[in-house]
Amino acid sequence: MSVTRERIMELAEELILTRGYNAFSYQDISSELGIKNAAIHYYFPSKANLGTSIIKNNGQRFEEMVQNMKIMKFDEAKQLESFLRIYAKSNREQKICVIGSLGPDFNTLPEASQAELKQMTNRILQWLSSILETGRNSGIFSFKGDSRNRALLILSNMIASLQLTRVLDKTEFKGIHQTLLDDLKG
Amino acid sequence: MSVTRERIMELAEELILTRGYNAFSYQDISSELGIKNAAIHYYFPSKANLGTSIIKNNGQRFEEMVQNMKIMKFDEAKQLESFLRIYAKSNREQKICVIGSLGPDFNTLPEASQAELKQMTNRILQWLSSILETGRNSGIFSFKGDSRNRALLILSNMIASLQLTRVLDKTEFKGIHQTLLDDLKG
DNA sequence: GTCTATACCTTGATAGAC
DNA sequence: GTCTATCAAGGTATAGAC
Repeated sequence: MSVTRERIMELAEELILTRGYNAFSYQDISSELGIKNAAIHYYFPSKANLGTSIIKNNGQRFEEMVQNMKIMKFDEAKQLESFLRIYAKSNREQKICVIGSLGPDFNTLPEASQAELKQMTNRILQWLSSILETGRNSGIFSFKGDSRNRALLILSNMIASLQLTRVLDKTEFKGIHQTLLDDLKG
Repeated sequence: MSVTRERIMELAEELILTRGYNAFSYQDISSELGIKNAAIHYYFPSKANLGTSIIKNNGQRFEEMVQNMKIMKFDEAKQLESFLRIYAKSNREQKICVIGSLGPDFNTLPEASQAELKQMTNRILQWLSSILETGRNSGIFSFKGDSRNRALLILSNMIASLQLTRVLDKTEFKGIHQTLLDDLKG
């Protein structure tokens, strides 16, 4: 995979997470790379293709993380912590997450991107539900209701707190994050 | 205030809540109204102005709701319920909320819109914190931690659950909503 | 006071040069 | 295989007609 291609993906992802899908253009990327906007079309024939590739890439990175945690034999608390750390990092970098950026724009996305985003979101929720369920059974977590709803609540909190700290103050994220963890202690 | 002006605001708000700020144009509105796009500029000289007006309008509707609940002497449980009902309605109409739509686009918004959105969000959080605090003191609610963080969690859940049900399924909203209320019962 | 004709710029994308 | 010249469509906004 060429270096140019990788840099395009990096930049495009950064633009999506800081300014949104409909606010960035091929020219934003090409001018940064010192090439013409049309050069991007060689690597990614359409914006739809570029967007979908970025979602796919994100999904893969999530799967890798899950695999790594399995190999390292992390318990459920540690797995959740690692997952939440992704969002803490995004917060420091003033980025929101892929779901939180593309979710609001969902109706304007090409079909392939919609499908990819749906799949990734479901995978994350499936994984999160499962560690919550297992963690509760082994006494690590304490919460009411079924684990799918709890996973939805936690994911919601992560998605929107990144968005809120953009409108409010970066430091508010920590309070949300901590309260959420305290709740799970029962 | 002219009828055309009101219809423009209605349509613009709907477009923002279904497609996002950077995905709608003056032409989307004008073609729906059967006039030329430039006619909108008579009522709203710039898109920045239109966007800011819509946020302002939303903030005013929130203040009116708060005032009404005061007059009706709603207790804290009823006030919270009314507030959450706004989001349930949005969910039925396949809309997200103003904060959830404009938050992700924050960095691309004109300064006046940013300021207005900040102010509105802070007002909502201030109000929500206060009814949570009062409600806990009078034994209606039960939760851990300080009320500001709890308000942030609840607002996060509402914002992101609307976005998530766009990616996932409309019915998932109800689970989130109910779990959140059950949690507050202690 | 209300709206149209029109300008000017940026967008995503194609065809073809090197 | 990699990139440039160029295009048609659509964006916001201004000047001025009714």
